Amino acid sequence: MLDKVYKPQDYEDQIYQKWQDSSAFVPSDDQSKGVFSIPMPPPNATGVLHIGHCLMLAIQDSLVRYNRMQGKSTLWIPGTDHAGLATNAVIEKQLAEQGTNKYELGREAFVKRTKEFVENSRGTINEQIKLMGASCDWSRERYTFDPAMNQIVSRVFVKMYHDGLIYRGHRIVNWDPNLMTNVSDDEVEHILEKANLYYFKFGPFVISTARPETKFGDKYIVVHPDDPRYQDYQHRQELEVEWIFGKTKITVIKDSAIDMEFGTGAMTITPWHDALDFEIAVRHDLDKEQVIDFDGKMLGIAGECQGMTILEARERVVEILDHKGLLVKVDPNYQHSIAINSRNKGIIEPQIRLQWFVDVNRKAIDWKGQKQSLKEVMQVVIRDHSIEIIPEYFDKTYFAWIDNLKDWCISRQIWWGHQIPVWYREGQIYVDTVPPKDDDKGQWEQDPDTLDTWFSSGLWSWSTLIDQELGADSNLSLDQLLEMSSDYQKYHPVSLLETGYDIIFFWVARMILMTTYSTGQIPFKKVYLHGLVRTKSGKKMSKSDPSTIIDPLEVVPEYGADALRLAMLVGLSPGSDSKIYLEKIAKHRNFCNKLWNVARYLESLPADKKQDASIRSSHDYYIVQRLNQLMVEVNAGFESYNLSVVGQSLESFLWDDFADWYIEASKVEANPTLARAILLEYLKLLHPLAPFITEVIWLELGGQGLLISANWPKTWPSHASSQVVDFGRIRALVEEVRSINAELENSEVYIDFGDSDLASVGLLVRSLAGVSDQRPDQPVVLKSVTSNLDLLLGLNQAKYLDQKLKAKLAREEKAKKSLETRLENESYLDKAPAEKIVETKQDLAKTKLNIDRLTAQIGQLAEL
RNA sequence: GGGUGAUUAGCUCAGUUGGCUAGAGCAUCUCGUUUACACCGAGGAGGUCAGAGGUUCGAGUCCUCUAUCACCCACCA
Repeated sequence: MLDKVYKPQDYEDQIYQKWQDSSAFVPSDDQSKGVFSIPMPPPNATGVLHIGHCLMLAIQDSLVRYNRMQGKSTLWIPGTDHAGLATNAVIEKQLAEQGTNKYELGREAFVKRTKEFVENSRGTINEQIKLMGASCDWSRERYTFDPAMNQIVSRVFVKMYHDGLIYRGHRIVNWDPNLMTNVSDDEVEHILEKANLYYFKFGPFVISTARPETKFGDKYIVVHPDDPRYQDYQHRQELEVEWIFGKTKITVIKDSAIDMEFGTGAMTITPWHDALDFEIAVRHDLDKEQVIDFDGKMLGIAGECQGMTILEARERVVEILDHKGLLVKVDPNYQHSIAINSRNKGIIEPQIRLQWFVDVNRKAIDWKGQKQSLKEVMQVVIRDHSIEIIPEYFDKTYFAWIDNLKDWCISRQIWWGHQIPVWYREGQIYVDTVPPKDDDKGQWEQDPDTLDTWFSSGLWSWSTLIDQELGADSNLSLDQLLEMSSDYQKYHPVSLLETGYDIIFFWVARMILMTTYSTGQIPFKKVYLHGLVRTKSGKKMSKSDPSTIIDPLEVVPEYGADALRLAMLVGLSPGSDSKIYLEKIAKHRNFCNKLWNVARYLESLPADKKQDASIRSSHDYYIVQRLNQLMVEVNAGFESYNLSVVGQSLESFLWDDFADWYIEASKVEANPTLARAILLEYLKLLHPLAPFITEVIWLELGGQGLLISANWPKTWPSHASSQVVDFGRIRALVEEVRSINAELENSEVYIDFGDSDLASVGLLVRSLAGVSDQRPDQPVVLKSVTSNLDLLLGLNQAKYLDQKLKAKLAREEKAKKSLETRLENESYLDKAPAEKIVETKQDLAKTKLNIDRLTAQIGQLAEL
């Protein structure tokens, strides 16, 4: 016997265990009904479950369960990411707290320590993923730092290198002096800040800058070639000017990258520390000098400022120049965008460094018989709909990003990651998945840099499908690996990638890039993008404001994973942000409890003597029809990835149709066998969204096997019978009478069925409507608006109405007028489809009938 | 500076290919605890669908512009 209130924490763990024990998460070998495969976006190995994960898990698990119940061979691979930058930062912070640093520790010890740290906390997130009910195949769990993954990453690097797609060069990069590494353009955020804009005299010019501290080595003045103010100066003309440390020889450079409108239209450049300056310097083959060291301190070029921080040096330079009378003015209200590392919010200091890059423009990929660049392949697979993005409007964002895409800097100066498989010896370079064999004397030195996390993540759709033992074998080529891995053969390209729109560039685009290149296949057929989860007021949940955070680890035990899942899914639309808050979760918890009690009630019913699930009554027929309709809606919702519609339809069926009407009607005329059968069928439909409670009830009511492995239901045969009264009529009459009763004090409407066919369901109507079976002595007679029969009220209750009926009448009159206008319109009769016109006429007739009855009612009452 | 999305009841949202007399839940108001459920049931009130034009027999839905909000992208010193 079930408890009165559903207590999720009593069931969820054991249900999850049952699923796992039954191997339900492992894909079936039978592929006759198709294949569905999806990789889980790997959370950080050291992470903790947050609400964003829950959204992702709710969506993916629902789709996975739906497809599995369809009979498809369904594979959902879980995994975790080594999260290079993030983990690296955690360990460095730990070291700092212990008064040491990674250099003292040494690379080997640092990596070992990090590995141990990750091992210790890796299990946590997996256990938390299980709390949400994720039905992923744990036997295939992957980690981006598995030995096989390491080998695969190296293989791809080597292949790209030999295809000329990876090169090494001095470029200006986004250097983070705090983490002592560079980061990619996509990892940089720009924030607006108010800063001083200084104007300095520079010989005959006036320059403006927000960064005086970079100006020590300035020896070029750049103006626009068309600028009339500077037409007297020639390109490459040399001058001598007074500057920070005395007389300096400078060269005039004319370049059209200069904005004549800005400031004085003249600027000095610092190619080592600014991307635009770097470009100009490259164009004109100018000298580039480093001013700021990689740790953010000033270098020797800064003279007396050497060793100062940027801010100290800035102040000092302004002082010096002011003292010399070269400071013209200061604009304190300058809006200036500064670059910060999106991960740790540290300020980015552009630097020139020797780095590894992926060339996105070199036509080196064979794609459908043509030599294409990575950029072109990335475009073509979306344009020819090989890959479909949901929602579609993200196509535009994607294309815009590719149009502006520059070579991808893939080397990082952190130690926790996939080390670049390149070795150097006396000017020689060796690129392979394994170290050089002739390194007996240890002369070869491996490149110290590691790869951008997204380089390995970009392989995720297929690297997860590679046989782990084969993958770790460095003797096999990439092609052999793919051929010999049966999961890859069966499940790639994966059916779907489900992830957040915030990583469309980082991950989705990089996966397309890396996978098309390395396998010759698209990585996935569809991409479903979800949005951010926000607070009720629409703000981002932030760690700095804990009150705004919904913590799944607190919510799940109290409200249940199902309630949280439903709350996340209902109201969700692809590509849009969604809001989550406790009231919403509680609403769906209430729904779960409703379902629970429906089940409890059906369980308590005495067994049906007839023991068959045949359709007998009006409500039987009605509920079967509604169930069939529900199946159509649910299927359509799943197929169009509209899980919100699925959830809404399912909840309203159970609450409105099944509980409020069908079960209430069954209290008059029961059909327990049918009721149970309907509920079992319903549980299947709801299972993908709310797996736990449906499984619990399924087992309690004696469903066959485990619900997770049940077959998806098909519509029932339901023959319309002329014998039964249409339940819609019953419902309308009941609602009318209830409404009258509610309006009157102590009202008890008596229904005179006369010779109406509704007499056959009189008991049902009276019971549902809660009316009297006592005919009043001196009744006031009201014609029912919804049926052709009399409603009798006691005389003392006849003060009823009139407002009520008159309001109703007004509404009907309005409708009548609108319908009539439409039918009088010749253009309408001319152009509207015939069935629409018939419909309008029927509506008008019905409206007129209602008006007649209402008028009669009002008349009858007026007489009293 | 360029781009994308949003704007429907106090709140959160539905509203398919134009057919609407615009729906649901929460909150609110009235009534109700006879053994599935108060995490409940019944009934009611609440909206000129952001604004202005246009297309159409007909616009919440399609088009144009405007306003507000959100987000993304960009090398203005």
